[in-house]
Amino acid sequence: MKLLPRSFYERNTRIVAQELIGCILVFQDGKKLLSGKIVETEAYFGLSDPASHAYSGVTCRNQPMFGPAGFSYVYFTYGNHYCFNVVTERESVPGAVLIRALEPLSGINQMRKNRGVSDLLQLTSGPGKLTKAFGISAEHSNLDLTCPNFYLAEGGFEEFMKIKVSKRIGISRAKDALLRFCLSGNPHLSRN
DNA sequence: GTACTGATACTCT
DNA sequence: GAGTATCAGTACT
Repeated sequence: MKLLPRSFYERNTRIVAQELIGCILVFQDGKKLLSGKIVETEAYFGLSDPASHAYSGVTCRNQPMFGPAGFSYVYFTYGNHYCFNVVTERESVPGAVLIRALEPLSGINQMRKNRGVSDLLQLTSGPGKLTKAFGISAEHSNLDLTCPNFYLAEGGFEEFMKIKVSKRIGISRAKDALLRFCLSGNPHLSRN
């Protein structure tokens, strides 16, 4: 598996969000190796995107979005859930891709344990679900995703033709922007 | 199958 | 104090 270099992330957020579909998220926590194929993402820009956390400037929370590309940005929402993002664009230009859903590949038993459910389709089919399945929380924010124990790897090109674009989910501003990408027909999506 | 609701705590105004 | 890039459970069709 080929680790994605920082240059992959230092591009337009929309392109990165689209090309992350089919890539593999790998997370090693001690001896446990967890991985999953990315089947759903959303792009968030900075000052030009009212739905983005970075829209009203840099704050304590969104600071990683303004940092260098290829870092993680994890935030807490709705009192219960974490969401995992990948920072894009060059340093000082805010941008991030929200990972909304995965297809579990390895460490499935560990994910079941973390989630407390056994149904494979329920493990990582949503942004809050996949962080819980992987054990990702605030302490995993602002980490370098080009290091060997927490990274993204290149996926297969055969997925390229099946990528579907739609509106973003769960936001109240700029709802109509077509910035959600997913693998059409994949059963692990958060919605169809 | 869809629709509604409460949980729950963090961030910014 | 208000709003939130969510989820699970319950009620209903």
